[in-house]
Amino acid sequence: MSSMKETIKQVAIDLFFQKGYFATSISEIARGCDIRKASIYYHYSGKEVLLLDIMQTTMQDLLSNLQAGLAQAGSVEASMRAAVRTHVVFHLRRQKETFIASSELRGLSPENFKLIVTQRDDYERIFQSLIGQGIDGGIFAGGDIKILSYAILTLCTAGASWFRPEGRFSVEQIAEIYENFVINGLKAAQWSCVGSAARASY
Amino acid sequence: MSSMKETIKQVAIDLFFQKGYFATSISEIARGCDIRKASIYYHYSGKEVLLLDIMQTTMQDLLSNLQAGLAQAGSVEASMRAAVRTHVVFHLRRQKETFIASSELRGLSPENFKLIVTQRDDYERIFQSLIGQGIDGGIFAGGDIKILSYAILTLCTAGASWFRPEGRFSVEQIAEIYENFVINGLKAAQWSCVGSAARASY
DNA sequence: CTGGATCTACCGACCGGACGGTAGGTTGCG
DNA sequence: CGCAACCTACCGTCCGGTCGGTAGATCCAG
Repeated sequence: MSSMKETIKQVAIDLFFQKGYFATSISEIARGCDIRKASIYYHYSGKEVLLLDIMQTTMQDLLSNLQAGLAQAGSVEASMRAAVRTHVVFHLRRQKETFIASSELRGLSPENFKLIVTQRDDYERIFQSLIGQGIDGGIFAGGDIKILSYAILTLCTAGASWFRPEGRFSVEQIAEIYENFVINGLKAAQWSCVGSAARASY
Repeated sequence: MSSMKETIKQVAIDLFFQKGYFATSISEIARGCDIRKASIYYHYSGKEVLLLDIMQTTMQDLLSNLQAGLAQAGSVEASMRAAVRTHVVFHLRRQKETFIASSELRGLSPENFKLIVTQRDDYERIFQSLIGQGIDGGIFAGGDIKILSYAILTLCTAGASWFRPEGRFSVEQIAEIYENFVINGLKAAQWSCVGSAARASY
């Protein structure tokens, strides 16, 4: 890939993160690259293709990052810990891209939307499988696997929405906090919600 | 408030939630209300004012909802449980508005942005105070109060991003799941991250 | 080693259309 | 009548995208 194409991508990431996809114009991106608007179209055939490129790279890297993190883990608990840790670290280290990938899906056409969502679903399924294994093995308390996976993933993903690299805590420290939080949540006993909600008086 | 003004607001909520603030045009909102575009400006002086109105109502209701929920609670733990429960229930019941309020802040001018963020900060401070009381009283394990509050609030807020009213679980059931998850997380012992992260080998 | 052909990376000028917003007229109800 | 609530018609601006063109590097046949 030419260096200008990468520059465009990086500038777009910065601007999409800062102002949002729809609020960012091609002219602005071009200005950030010190070229004219028309030249963008030499490298990218349109605005949405640029967004798609950012998202696809992010999702691919996210998945291979998780696979690499899981490769070394032995037990189910270790796998779950590794999964949460790599997820959080990736989301904080590549904060802008992951934020875009999770908040600008509406900028995609139905076909491209499906492309990204499919990758996201594959990723989620790995977590769901781990949760299921943990419950079956008696390591984790029971509960609805999908609800659990949504809670865990949105919790960790949302870290990228408030994290400031110059803040008091390092990426690794936050990852450790989240790792313990999730594991404790999974191990706790009160996860079953069958019947109890019906008894409660809201 | 005239009924048409409320109609406009409701249609705007639906569209902002569905397509996003910048991707929604005034004409579309007007079409949804069966009036012409110019008539919108009789009720709202501009697009941003409409967004601001939605956000302010949401934030005010969110706060009074929390205060009402806390009024009956006795102990710190009961307060924390009530806070999480009311927060989740509000976010699921008024999913569209809370989603807008937390994802479209970039659509506001600096002054209006500050207005909403101030209300959000006040709200967060209630949670931080409860966490602090719990830690001081030995009910919760230690940890950084702000990080904890961010984690808890983003976790519960994100529920509104995947919740489907027609899904398998009711609002109350999900609220109960989240309530227990948060309390268990706060009570668990491994929250301190001083030193341990430095020892870990990531 | 030279000179035409081709390719890369960019440019200025332009287009149709949609946007937020405005001016001023009309309607109909109390 | 008077005013609230709505309308039609229009404005300037900016958007994503296209077009024809070009400087300069590269290539390759004679």
